Amino acid sequence: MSGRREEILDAALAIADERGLEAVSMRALAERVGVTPMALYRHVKDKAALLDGMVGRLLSALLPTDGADGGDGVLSGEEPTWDQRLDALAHACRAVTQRHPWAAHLLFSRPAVTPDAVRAVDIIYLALVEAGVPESEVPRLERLISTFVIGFAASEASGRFTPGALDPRGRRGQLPAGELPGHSRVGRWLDLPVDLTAEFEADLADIRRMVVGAAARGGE
Amino acid sequence: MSGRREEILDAALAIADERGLEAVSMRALAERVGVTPMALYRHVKDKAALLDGMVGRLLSALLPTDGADGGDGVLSGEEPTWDQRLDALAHACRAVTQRHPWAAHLLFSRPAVTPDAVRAVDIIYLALVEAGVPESEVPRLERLISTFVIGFAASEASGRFTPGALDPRGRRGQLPAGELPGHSRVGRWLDLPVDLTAEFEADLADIRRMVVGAAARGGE
DNA sequence: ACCTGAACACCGTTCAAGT
DNA sequence: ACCTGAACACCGTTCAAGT
Repeated sequence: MSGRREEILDAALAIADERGLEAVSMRALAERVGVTPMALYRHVKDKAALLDGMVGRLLSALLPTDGADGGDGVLSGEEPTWDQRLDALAHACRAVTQRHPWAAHLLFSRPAVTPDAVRAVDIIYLALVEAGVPESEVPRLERLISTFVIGFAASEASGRFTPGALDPRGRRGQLPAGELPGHSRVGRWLDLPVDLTAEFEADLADIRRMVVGAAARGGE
Repeated sequence: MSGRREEILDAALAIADERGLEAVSMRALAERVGVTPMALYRHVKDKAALLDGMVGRLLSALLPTDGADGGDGVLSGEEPTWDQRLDALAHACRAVTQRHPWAAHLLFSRPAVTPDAVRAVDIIYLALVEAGVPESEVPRLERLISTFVIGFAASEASGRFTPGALDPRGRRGQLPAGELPGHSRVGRWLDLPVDLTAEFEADLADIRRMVVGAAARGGE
């Protein structure tokens, strides 16, 4: 209802995609929608509410569509297992922040209280219960997993994982090797380009093992 | 050298601590320092560079001070083990963002290329090597661990972990229970207040187990 | 070297007024 | 209901000028 609001939010998304989040001003948005800046306040309480609305719109794209494949290509001939559903959600999250890098930060700052965000949490709860995690541990593990997944997405989107993009020799150029024994030990592995898709997969595998471990330990 | 720059950065930290990050403007900072806004540009290239300088200043507080206890109270009678050093760094990171909630976000956005940031990464590298993690896996696990720790800190600082602060019934009030089978299953555990200190400890224990597992699996 | 004053091109938001 | 115009109190930054 009131498609006007969605129209405004989508215009804001478009500006952010094209020119970055800081280009999203009430004035620029108003111009794009073809209206005076003040008219926006009919449909959006605040600039903060505008940002909330923008992430809300993205989150709805993150959820598995009803009766479809869960978001990562596992067709629904058979029911996906708990780890497939977890993976699907994680990949959907990363896909969103790859398409909209500016959004990664907002996922951390804006509390996840929209209905779609709650639904995403619910999917993780169910997956963990099905994995055999004791119910008392489920909320903690949900927070751990979502924190890591959103953190990975935000790190990738902000370039935190690839500081070498600016300077090929990367980080350790600035300090004498003697002060960095860890870097010396790891040595050549630091010079390889990082395949973040493979790394994300390996991370999710580690998290899967962690969930299985928590289930195996049971109550204690 | 040029203590003037540090003086300016510290004034910026003070403003952020007192009135939030968005109160840190070149004009407000100039006034606090007792100078015209333009004078700041002698000591700081940009507003972006100012923010970088602010996190840089915080990061130096995060590192174990030379010859001291590693940051979390383990006295240096005996050398701390790898997991104690990891824990110390994690707790130091959380302590920083608890003292300076506005900083959590910057830790994600500003690439960690300052000497102090590199030193922190080096500590993690060394700890992982000592834990027996294969060297090819060390950089990935460092990124996984730092992503989680910074993510936890940022989530806590931004209130992502406590949406119930606004509405005691929290998140699921908005949706019919039938649509949230996961929440129903977990049930009463959702109504308890969250002890984030205990949760952080439990999370670090899980991460420790993950590191041990990676070491045990070895090359493959 | 270090600082200033004036100016430019922006912001979010309030408020009274229009239809 | 929905939109407008003018205004307020801000921004970051450039540029020429001062000492």
